[in-house]
Amino acid sequence: MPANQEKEQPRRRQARGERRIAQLLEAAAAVFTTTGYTAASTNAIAREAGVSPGTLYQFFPNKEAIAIELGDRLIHEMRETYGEALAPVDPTTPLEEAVGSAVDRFIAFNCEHPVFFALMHGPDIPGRIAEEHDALHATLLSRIEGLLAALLPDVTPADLTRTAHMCLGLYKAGLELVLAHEGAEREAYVQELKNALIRYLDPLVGTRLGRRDTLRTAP
Amino acid sequence: MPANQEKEQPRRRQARGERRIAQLLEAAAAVFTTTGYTAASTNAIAREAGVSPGTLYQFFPNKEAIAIELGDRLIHEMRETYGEALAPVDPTTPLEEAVGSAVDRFIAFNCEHPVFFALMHGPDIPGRIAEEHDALHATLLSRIEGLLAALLPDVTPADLTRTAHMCLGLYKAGLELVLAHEGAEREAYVQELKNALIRYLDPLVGTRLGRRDTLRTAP
DNA sequence: CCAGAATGCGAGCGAACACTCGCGTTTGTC
DNA sequence: GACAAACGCGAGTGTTCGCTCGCATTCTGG
Repeated sequence: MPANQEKEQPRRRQARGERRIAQLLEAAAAVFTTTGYTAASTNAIAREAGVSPGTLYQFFPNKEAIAIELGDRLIHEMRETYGEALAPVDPTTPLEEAVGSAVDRFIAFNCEHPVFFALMHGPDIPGRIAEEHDALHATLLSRIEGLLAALLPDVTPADLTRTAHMCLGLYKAGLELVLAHEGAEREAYVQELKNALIRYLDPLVGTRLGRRDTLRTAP
Repeated sequence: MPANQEKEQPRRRQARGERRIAQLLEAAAAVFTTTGYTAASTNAIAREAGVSPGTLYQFFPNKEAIAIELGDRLIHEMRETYGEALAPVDPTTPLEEAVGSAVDRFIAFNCEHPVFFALMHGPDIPGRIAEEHDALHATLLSRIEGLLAALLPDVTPADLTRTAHMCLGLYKAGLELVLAHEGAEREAYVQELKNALIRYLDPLVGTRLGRRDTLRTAP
């Protein structure tokens, strides 16, 4: 016989419940963004949402589940909205354009969902979120690697992997600076991030036709 | 009359006490490195040092004081050993050399004291450490800015500040990757970090004599 | 309209943790 | 050797926080 029913049959939710869940996740996002995951107390999240602790636990079995659900939704939305940001690129596309559009998309997402950065880069995140982050990280790396492979045909795989890691790391550093500023200054940092990535990669694609001297203005 | 004695007259310590303090700080460094500041329990630190919680509190008034003392010693050693790493540079020095030696020094320090990274970049650090980190950060930024000012005479102050922030951010990103690898792969990441910084800065100093085409190998 | 399920509450439980206290041991000083 | 101070211990204290429980209220299907 079947040892057990579903591990958890999806509880029948009323519309009210769905609203509460959304409300709680929004509150959790706010609290996580300002205080980080571990420092955020479930009571604080419930208070932020204007409900009692008991109500919170009506919808989430524990604190980790809140972060997981939030992370799931964010990653889902990210994949859906920006999944193609790193799609294989026509090798004739200028490097500036490829880097610029990818950076713009990811920066836009992170600016719209600041909790994403807090959840993914906090040192105190629960195991499950870390797994998701690692999965996303790996996905991004392989995408970048594929993209670079098309641009840099004569580079060893190990160098390719390392370069991809560098690109992601440099992006992350730039993202932090971008999120720390606003308005015109933020835009300036976005541009600097693009510059850093382009200049880092440009010498590697130097053998391609028409790619010389893109960095220097003509004399 | 003097309102009070010294806020705290330095307690008379025996040699044994000094040894215990060093031992406790070493244990704290280990625990902070592996678990971060907030997740590290004072009992765990005491256990790691092989003493009782009461003994720990014989020498430190609270958990924060442990991190502060550790941070103080690290920053002191850093200033002493590597304070000149960013000293003003002869403008004729090749950019590669200036960047290379600065990166080498800071990387070496961080590899020798991995707890430094954990303490300074954790999101959960106590206020006092954050202040020290900010002070160090500001010092580094102004040093970098001064160094860049010598290399890039015709750049506005705002751009200079932004560029300095970018350099520090890029360094931090590279440091993380360097610390995440070992042996030959670590060395390769050090080189990539240098490349990224040099290539980022090189176009800005393009007008200087003899600084053209340092990035590309001759045809 | 009514039984049962879903929702909502908030006092309170248990564990973890920073920190203390009383007392015994070691060390420096005269 | 005696006295005081520094050292060392570990059970204990107060608090915070994740989470529960019993009960009241609101919704939904028949």
